[in-house]
Amino acid sequence: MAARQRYRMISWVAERYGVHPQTLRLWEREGLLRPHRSKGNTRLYDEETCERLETILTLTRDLGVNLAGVEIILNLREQVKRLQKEVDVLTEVLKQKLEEEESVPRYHAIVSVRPGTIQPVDGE
Amino acid sequence: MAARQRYRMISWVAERYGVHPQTLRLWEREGLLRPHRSKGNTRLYDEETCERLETILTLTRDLGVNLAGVEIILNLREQVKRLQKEVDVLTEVLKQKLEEEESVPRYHAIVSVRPGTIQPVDGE
DNA sequence: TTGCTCCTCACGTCACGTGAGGTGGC
DNA sequence: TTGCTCCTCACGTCACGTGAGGTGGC
Repeated sequence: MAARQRYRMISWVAERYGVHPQTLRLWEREGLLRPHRSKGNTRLYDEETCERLETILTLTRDLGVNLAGVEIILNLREQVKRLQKEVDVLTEVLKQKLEEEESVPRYHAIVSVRPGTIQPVDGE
Repeated sequence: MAARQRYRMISWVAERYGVHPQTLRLWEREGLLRPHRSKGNTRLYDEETCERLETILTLTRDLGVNLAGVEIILNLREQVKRLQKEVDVLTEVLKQKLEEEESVPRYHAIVSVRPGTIQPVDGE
C-alpha cells in the first residue's frame, strides 16, 4: 500500500500543475499545504501533498473559492469521507446480522419455553 | 412542528442582522438566499431563510469565506447532516438487533428440531 | 560557477460590499 | 404624500496571485 514515496521540489510541482512557485509558498504559509523539508530547508512535495494541491487548484481556479473557504471545504470533505465509511461499515454489519437471522429456522424466534418443559415426541 | 411562518421584509432583516439591504439582494442574486416574494414582488424572509442568513454571515464575516465557498460549504454541511442521521439510524437498528439477540435464550440457537417433533412436558 | 532554493516587499486585478440615483406599489 | 420597495451602475477596499530583488545551499 505505502509505496516508495517520491519527493519533488517546488519547480517540478510548479511546472507540473501550472502554478507559480510563489503561490505554492503562499498556500503553505496559509496552512493549506504542508510539504516536507530537506535538511537544507528545501520544500519536498510527496504524492499526498500533490493530490491535495490538485484539489485546491480545482476549488480556487474552477470554482473560485478563496483560501478561507478551501480550508473549511477540505475539512468538511474529510468529515464526509469518515461518515461515509462509517455508514458502509454499519450497513455491512447489519446485512450480516440479517443473513444470520434468516438462516436460523423461524420458530426459534417464536417458541419461547423454559428449559426442561419440553421433550421430543419420540426418540431422537 | 411547522409553526406559523412569520414573513419579514428586507429592512427588518437588514437591521436585525446588521446587513446592508443591497448585500441581501446581492446574495440572493448569487443564489445563496431564496426569500419568498409578495404579489408586489417584495422579498419576504421566513425563519428558515433567516437561519441560512445567519450561517452565511458567520462564514463570510467571521471566517472570511467568499460567496463561491459559502455555496459549497452549505451543500457539504447538508451532506454531513444527512450522513450523520444515517449513521444514527443504523446504529439504533443494530443496537436493537443486539439486544434482541441477547434476550433470546441461548439454546434456541443450539436446539434445531423439526416442527411437530416436540411437545410440552405438562399442560400450558 | 550555474541554476536552483529560500525569503520579504510591492504592485495589479478582481470579488464584493455599499452608496447613489431613479422607479413603482402599499 | 411618505417611506418603503424594486432595480442598475459605479466606486473603494481587500484578498491574493505574481514579479522583483537579494540570499544561500547543492
